[in-house]
Amino acid sequence: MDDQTRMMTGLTGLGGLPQGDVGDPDSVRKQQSLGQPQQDIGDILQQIMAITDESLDEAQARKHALNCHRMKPALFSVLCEIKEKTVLSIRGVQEEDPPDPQIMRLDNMLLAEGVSGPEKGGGSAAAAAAAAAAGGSPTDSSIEHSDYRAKLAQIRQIYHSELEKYEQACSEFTNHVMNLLREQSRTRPISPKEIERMVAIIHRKFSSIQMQLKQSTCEAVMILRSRFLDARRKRRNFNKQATEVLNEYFYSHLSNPYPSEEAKEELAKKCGITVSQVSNWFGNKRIRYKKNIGKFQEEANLYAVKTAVDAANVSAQASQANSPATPNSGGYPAPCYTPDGRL
DNA sequence: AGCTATGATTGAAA
DNA sequence: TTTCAATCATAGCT
Repeated sequence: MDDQTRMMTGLTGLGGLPQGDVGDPDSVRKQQSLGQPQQDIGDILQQIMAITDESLDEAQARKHALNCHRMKPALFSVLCEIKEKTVLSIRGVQEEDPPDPQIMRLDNMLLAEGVSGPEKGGGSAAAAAAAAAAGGSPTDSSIEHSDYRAKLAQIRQIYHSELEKYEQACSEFTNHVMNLLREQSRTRPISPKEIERMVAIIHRKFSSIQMQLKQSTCEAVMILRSRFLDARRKRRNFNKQATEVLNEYFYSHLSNPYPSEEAKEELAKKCGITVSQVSNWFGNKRIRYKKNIGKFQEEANLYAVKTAVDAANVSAQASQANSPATPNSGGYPAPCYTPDGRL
């Protein structure tokens, strides 16, 4: 800088124009007519270089004077061009970064969990689905359901308010920087492209903050979800009446203990449990029965007698001869039992 | 505390 | 998708 200054001073042989002259068209015209464009540019450059050595007031005045100089636009655009070709071409490499896959993942998850996206719909749908999968007695699941939904709504609210804050801060900061750069672009070579680039840099910085927000929101949802899933583990045994209904169906359909979808729905309704719980129960029952028929024989006999008695009652009431209640043909082996219900 | 019963989950198979 | 088989984790009993 010192060398440059000295060099330019040497070239022009001038220490700078009097302030009043710089912006004065007349003096410029005078100089122009003298045929000293080289010296003119040298002057300006020299003044720019020397500006930092001046007092604040002087520098301000000089700045203003230079801004009004007729050579300014031309010089400015040349400097912009030079800058564009040197500094910016290096940075140009990381231009146009593709949407962060991490952010996309987080976005998708937040959307799926109903944190982002449509206001109530997604959230309650997700919670409902989770609750449906959870099962449990209707009261339990609805309690957990509303609990889950409330917590999720809380997370959603925090997330949105934080996101709003973030967006506000981002746009405020961007505006601030843009204004600053625009302001500065009057005195130093800043091209609109460079401003754009700066905005992109700011947005990238802010997007990392956004990612943190999204990440911690995801974590919160995951924790909530795992707690919710843990709660599902805290099972309750089905009540006696429900177990009875299920066992009755099972043992009276021992030859083919695979209730149809409709039958499952009906059983679910009767027992006050979900269809998937009915499916679970039958899945467990089939496998456990098959594994140890002996253990279940007593139970089987009990229900066989029970259904036989029921059937008898029904047929007596209808005064009609109905088909036997236990169609044990194929499927799972039926227990052997005597009419008195013993082996 | 230890044991069994039982509802739920998971991964493979059909 | 449904079912099977193994397994988990808790309930509930002794």
